[in-house]
Amino acid sequence: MGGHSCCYKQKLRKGLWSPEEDEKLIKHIAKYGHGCWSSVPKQAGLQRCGKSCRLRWINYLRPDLKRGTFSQQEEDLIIELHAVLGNRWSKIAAHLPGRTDNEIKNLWNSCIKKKLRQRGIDPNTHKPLAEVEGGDEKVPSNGEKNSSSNDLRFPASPANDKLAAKELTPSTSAVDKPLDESTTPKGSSTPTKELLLDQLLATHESTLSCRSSISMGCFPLPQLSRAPDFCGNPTTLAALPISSNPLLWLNHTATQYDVNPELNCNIAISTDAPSLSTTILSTSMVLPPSCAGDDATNWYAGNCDSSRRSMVNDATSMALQSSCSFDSGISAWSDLTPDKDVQVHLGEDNQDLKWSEYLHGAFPATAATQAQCQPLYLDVKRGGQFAMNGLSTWHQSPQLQQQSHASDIYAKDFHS
DNA sequence: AAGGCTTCCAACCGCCACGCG
DNA sequence: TCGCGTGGCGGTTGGAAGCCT
Repeated sequence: MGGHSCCYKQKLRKGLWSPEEDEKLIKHIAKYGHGCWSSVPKQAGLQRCGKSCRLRWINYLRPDLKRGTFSQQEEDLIIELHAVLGNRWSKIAAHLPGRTDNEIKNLWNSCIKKKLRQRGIDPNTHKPLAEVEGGDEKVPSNGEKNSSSNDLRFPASPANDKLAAKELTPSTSAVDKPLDESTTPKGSSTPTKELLLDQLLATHESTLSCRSSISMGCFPLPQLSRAPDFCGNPTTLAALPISSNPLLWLNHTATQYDVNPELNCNIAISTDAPSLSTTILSTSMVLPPSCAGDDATNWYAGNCDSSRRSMVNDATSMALQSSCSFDSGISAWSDLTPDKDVQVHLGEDNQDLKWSEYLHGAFPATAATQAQCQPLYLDVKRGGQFAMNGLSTWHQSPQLQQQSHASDIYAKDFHS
């Protein structure tokens, strides 16, 4: 793709991905991780270039994607981040857990821009349209990229162009780092990007989080699943690696919750987990009946919120699953919507649950549990500001708020 | 009902940065 | 230092779906 040698070597498929292709890619990554993307299509048996596979995974198949419509808080945050960062969508996306740069970019171009104009705000400069059109404000001729990069709060300068051109890695991004002195003259009252971002992120932190983003090793779900004695002993999942999927935060400075004393089962919910938009905060747990005392049971948590377009998911769920298999083989995340009835077998009991009952979040366990896996890398967001004082925080949807005690829910689901 | 128009978004393109030999 | 391979990013596009007349 795009001048990459791999694209010229053979006739490669283009265009939309078929479910079969998705399945192949998911299977492959579940088993081996992606490793070198250029080798993925060959190993996975796909007539695609590595770049296309990577894009498909990142933008669509990755299990930690939130999907669904953007909440108002998210939109507000995007607007504010755009005012500071400009069209650096990946940087903006780093502050919106579960959202991709492509998604945000599309939202901006199709929706937010329009809304801002309707409100009389120039989407490029974030200034009133009248002021911009008045001629005082020059709209840069070299396109939106520069116009937004050199946001009004950061006077256009070669240094800023340089900053825009060479953005920093997440850990040392402009978000986390003061601007170069040349961009913020001494004695100037112009706030730094860091300060602006801190302010706006602090504003949003009750509803959205991920103040910084770090890239760290994550593991294929099969490895996630290797939580020893999860059900059999009063241990926690502290050994599990953290995932960017908020529904996978079962470790990391974790707080333990005795979910079901009868099962002697503690669940550790990360207190480092970023807060979530309320659209995805309602969480329930489903544990298969065969969990108790089953040493061989492999556990993993997953999320699949693959709802498309108008579907707003108020009930993204955490599913802690034992080894299971799917009647229909591996389903693409996009197929695993709550209303689809994929049959799920739970271990040897062969108890069937409809997918909608099983809730979002199954990673294909047949492939997953067989795997000897290499780490795969996901962009893992760590929200240091997240404060979760109890499981009730996880139940912000109106429906689940009615269920007064989280433990009741868990207990119920455990027993079920 | 049908054709044209609009909207939305998944995927592609082109470019750049980086690592490695 | 250079060339190559690769990953990542932002801009753009094609087509499916929805809307309008």
